[in-house]
Amino acid sequence: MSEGAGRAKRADARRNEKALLDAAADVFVTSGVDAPVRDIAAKAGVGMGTIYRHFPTRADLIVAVYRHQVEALAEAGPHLLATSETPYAALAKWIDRFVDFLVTKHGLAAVLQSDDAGFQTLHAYFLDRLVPVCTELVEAAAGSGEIRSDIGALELMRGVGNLCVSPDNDKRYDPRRLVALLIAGLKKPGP
Amino acid sequence: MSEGAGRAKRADARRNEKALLDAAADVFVTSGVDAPVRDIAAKAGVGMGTIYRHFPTRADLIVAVYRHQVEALAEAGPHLLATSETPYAALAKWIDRFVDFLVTKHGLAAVLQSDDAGFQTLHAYFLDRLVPVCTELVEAAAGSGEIRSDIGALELMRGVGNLCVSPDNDKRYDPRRLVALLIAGLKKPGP
DNA sequence: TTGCTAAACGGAACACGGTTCCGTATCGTT
DNA sequence: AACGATACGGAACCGTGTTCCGTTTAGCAA
Repeated sequence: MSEGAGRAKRADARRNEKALLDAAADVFVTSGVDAPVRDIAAKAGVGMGTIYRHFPTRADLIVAVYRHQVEALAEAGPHLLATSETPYAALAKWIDRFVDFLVTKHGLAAVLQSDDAGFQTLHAYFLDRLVPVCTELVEAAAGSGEIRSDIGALELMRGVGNLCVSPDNDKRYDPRRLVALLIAGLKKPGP
Repeated sequence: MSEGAGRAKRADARRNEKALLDAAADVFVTSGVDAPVRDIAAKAGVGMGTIYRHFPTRADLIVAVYRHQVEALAEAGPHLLATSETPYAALAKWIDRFVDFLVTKHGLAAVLQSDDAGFQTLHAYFLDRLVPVCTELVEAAAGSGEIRSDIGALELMRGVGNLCVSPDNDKRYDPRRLVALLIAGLKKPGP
């Protein structure tokens, strides 16, 4: 539903979009996802107008940069479910990968939880793509009786996302450990 | 170590400080703790210079506004420990109050996790005051064998704080439920 | 009361980052 | 070669935080 739709793009436009994507990816790792727009434009060697034309909001840019990885994460869900001991194990592993993704992206988790109007796109994409996957895992685990069934995938992912927001490399705060606690808390109260 | 220290303050200075505190408390509830500095100054009927003289950083202002409530929370710890069934129950109740405090303060949780330089004061105060209390509760619960002992009070509080960051009134995200999960996950793996 | 000085005040000016707008340059086609 | 559509660049604008300094005022002493 996207390729052959409108008019063909001009060559320079395509080139600039690529340049911006590369520059953004670069800047994101060094300065975080909330780096100044000017920096990205500068690194890509384009003007301010150009960046806004290609990516009207910062969220669009972020989505574009991380689309591949989100896609991979989404696809990992069913696979994990098929190859793991139990649905709960699959869920745990998937969440683990989710955490990996978030903690390696300086500031992504923080922006993911922002309710700022401009980030609707970001929420929409990340959640639309991942929540169904997570839902499948959660329901499977609930169905097998391993976990309580009063918690939604969205809520769970938001919680995990929140736990992943951490000041840069603070040794005393390990998101993984807390997420592990949360996931452990998911289990049905033992008999 | 603060009362009789320096020179006495002028009457107008005291008055303005009070006015600022009141104005800030007001503005915080309606516009959140990250409301524009100008708004607060305006509401208090003072100039920009005045607000910065009394509260060099936003954190100072926040701390001043919520000092009472933080104090109350700190004092609640020992009391809960003394009056609850078990240390774990005390811990759970205390965390509950902590959550209450955070969720009713529009944006406080978010700012509490910021690693921005200017918020060092805020971290310092909140954590210095509450971590020891929480530590007492955690250690008591660990000592009674109810919870695992590989998690620190700081980490726990940060996790809870993070979970309390939520977009305004989103029905689908309930910090309390997730915190409950986290606290449940704290319990020793059942036999 | 009056005069003096340190303390405190107010708000204009500056810094910075996001966003918009429009004159100009470029692409692709005829 | 010429022309229209498309895309570009970057100056200008806006909202916020922050600083600075000329002016005002409280408190005290003569």
